[in-house]
Amino acid sequence: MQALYNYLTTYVSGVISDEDFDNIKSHFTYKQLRKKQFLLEEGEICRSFAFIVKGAIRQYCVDERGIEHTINLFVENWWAGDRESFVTQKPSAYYVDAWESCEVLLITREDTLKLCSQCPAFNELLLKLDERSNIAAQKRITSTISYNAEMRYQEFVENYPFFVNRFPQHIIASYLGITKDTLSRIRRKMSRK
Amino acid sequence: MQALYNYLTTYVSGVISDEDFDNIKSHFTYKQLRKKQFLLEEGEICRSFAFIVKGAIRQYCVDERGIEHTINLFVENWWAGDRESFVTQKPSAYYVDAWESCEVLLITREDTLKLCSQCPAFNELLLKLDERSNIAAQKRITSTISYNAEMRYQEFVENYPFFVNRFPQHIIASYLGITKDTLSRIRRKMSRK
DNA sequence: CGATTCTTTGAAAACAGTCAATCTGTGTGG
DNA sequence: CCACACAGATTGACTGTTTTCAAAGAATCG
Repeated sequence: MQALYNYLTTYVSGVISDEDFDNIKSHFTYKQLRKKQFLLEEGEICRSFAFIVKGAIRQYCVDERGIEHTINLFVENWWAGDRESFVTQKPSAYYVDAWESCEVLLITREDTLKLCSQCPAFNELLLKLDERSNIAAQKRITSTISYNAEMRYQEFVENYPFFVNRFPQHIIASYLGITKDTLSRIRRKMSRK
Repeated sequence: MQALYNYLTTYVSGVISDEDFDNIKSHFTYKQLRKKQFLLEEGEICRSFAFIVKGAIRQYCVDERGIEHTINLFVENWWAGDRESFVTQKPSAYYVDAWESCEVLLITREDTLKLCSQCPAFNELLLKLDERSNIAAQKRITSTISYNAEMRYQEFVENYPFFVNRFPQHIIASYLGITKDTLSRIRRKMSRK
């Protein structure tokens, strides 16, 4: 829970009282995930969101041809889950699983809303989180519709260097919307320069 | 302001008192935009977000070759602006302009935060807005990285039929990350079926 | 060491972009 | 009312990029 406390203090403007943190704390449950274990499978409802204390998590969907498309990558101090299903409480179109073995803190949708109304600090956290998530999504959309594969990969390496050695190339390729073969060729081309 | 009131009541769970709405109202300023008029230009800080009472607005960036890439399209009862610059109050990388002549209600970042802490209903609105925006962005990312141009266009027509006759094809093409020529060929191919 | 997963590579095919020309519809000013 | 400009849409020929598929080569792990 120390990780959550540290996280909160860096993202919330005011001080967080002991009572507040005790309250927040009480709504989270600790869970360990083995490598490849699912946090969420397609068709399930995303009951809980996961704050990642340790590990790496991937969100992806599978198309009609069986090809996986990586929607999001998450590491320590990020939140993993399917926002859409979490908010609507309807079946998800995505899988979320542990790429590395993980330690996470889970909170349900209900408890999120409860905490939001009880605790201004938590409310502030959620607002900031959503804002940051929106900004990141907008940047990714801009990159995806504006640039070719090579430029997108370059930008990815600059913005998310910590992902590059943590996920294999075929996953990064699917995050960028290209095939592993194309990414391999792009890397060869770039290394020749 | 009636449009704003109607909008609030559909997105907020509780009733909105007259005092609350008077307070909210007082932080918005009415503005008319001529067709092609800029709400925001690249390099400027997005001081205000715009609630659209009437009209259609486009957010786009321009790459080093001078090509425009449409990031977002907005119509009545949506919010227009550059979220990133609005939140960070740093210079924007985007243009936001009126595609049709518009009537909008503007609110500054400062007033947004003020209202948020003063008025739970407004706070709830912002949270829901950010949630919805995140969901829409996630869907768009999924579509862009998973499907080819034809499928993306089909999905676009299904999800946003009201955009199809309101923006010209070359703008819809740039929203989808393809050229107007390709979109024209896709449409011909689809109409033959 | 064997199994598994990840990466690289080549050749052909599919897909999308480029550029220039033409066509269409709309509206404006003379 | 016509002529014209203007913005948008279409098309063809060509180029460039990315995918596909299959095979082989590396790296990792129990």
